[in-house]
Amino acid sequence: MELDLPSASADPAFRRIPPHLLDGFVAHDLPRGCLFATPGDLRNQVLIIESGRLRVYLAGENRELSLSFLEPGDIYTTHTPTYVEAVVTTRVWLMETVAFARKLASDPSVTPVMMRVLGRLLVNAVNLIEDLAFREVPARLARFLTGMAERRGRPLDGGIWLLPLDLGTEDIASLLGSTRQTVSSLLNQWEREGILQRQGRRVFYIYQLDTLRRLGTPI
Amino acid sequence: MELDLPSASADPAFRRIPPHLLDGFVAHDLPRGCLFATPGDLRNQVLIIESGRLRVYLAGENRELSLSFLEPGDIYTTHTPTYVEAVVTTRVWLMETVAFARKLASDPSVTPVMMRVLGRLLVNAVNLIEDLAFREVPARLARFLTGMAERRGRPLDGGIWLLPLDLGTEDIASLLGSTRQTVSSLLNQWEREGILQRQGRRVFYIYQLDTLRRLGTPI
DNA sequence: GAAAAACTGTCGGCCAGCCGACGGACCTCG
DNA sequence: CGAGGTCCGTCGGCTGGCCGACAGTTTTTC
Repeated sequence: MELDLPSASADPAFRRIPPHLLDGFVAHDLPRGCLFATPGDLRNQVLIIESGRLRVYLAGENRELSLSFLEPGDIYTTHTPTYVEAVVTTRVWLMETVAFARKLASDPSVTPVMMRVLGRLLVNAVNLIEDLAFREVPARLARFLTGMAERRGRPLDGGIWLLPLDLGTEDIASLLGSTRQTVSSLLNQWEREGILQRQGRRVFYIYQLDTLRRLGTPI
Repeated sequence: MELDLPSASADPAFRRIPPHLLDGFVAHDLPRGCLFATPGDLRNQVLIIESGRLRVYLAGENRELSLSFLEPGDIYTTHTPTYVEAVVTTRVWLMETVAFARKLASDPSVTPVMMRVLGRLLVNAVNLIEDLAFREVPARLARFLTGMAERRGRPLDGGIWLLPLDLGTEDIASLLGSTRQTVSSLLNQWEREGILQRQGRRVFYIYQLDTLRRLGTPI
């Protein structure tokens, strides 16, 4: 087995991974559309994304629910009953969980990293449960947009936020547990109301972040 | 600080906890109804239940969603945004997560235990997400009952299953993300149809486990 | 043992939003 | 640059189930 090395031009988020953490991992290139994991898989693996994007999702009969999009620097473990698909060509570093358990035993510095990874996955899962159980789709969408604005957005003059978001309407609907018709309808209504504006599929301008916050927090 | 010891008559599931795992934990007795944790809590703790029962739940405006009922032997960590309430008088063993992190660093044998705990919580959370997103209440209830029958039930003669279940209708509804009216209506319909029978609030007799399995798996 | 509290069963109005369908717009590929 | 593929916008029928209300039953407390 040939041991690959991270390329020097790797994504900064991936380069922040402590080098010793990658010891024992093996690089794999996944073509776009590749279904990397399914719920019935018996092999559990730990994976770290170097480049590209993976979508983790659950499948219903007529639609899918995306739990997350994994990006460079993200760590994930596939023991949950989910599908994992490469949205674009993606390079990941993999280790079977059995081998990873040995790594944990021999290198205690890895433990806090993994506890944080699992903890974050758990918090995200609980937040999604809360959304699905208690919030209607408009509130979910508003919360999603305000959360992304706070994480990825850039404030411009006059209280306007620029939000680069490489997600289509169907992607957003999938993350919220809704349908593209419902999300499309809401986005267009909010555009007509002057709350936001869509520019192509990659950029939102948010004119009324406060209004979105209010929409995300029903009284 | 007085160090308590587990009583000799403790629940077998609790007594299966490795003794060294309890090192550093402190016993607390929580009265019935005690709200032990809320989403805003800044203190994150690891807890192990010796006796009693805790309910972990999310709160909406008009109802609650119970994520789980914790019982003797269960380990939980409160860093997710949930409420934790003592359903009956409950004795738990507690440690702050900061101290627990030091324990993990100094005693690597604890790591696999905690990885399994977090992993199980994650799998349960993902299963609930799948239910909420894709399954209607009858399917959720059927899956709940068949799952509990397989875990806690006892087969009797003639294909009948005895399922001791110390949960009221409202408890079951809360676990499924539904309302007591909906669950009550379904249980009574299934009783009229001869699929099951409720005996008091603590015991189900399941006459048609196959039918329940089918109801839990929509085509 | 009675009163109070808690839980359950039932009913029906109401509505959020899913989903199939269709046409248009945009993007990709050859 | 055109064809094909993919995505988006809109529409409206339909339905699952929430929830307020009320009465009855069971359990708990004193």
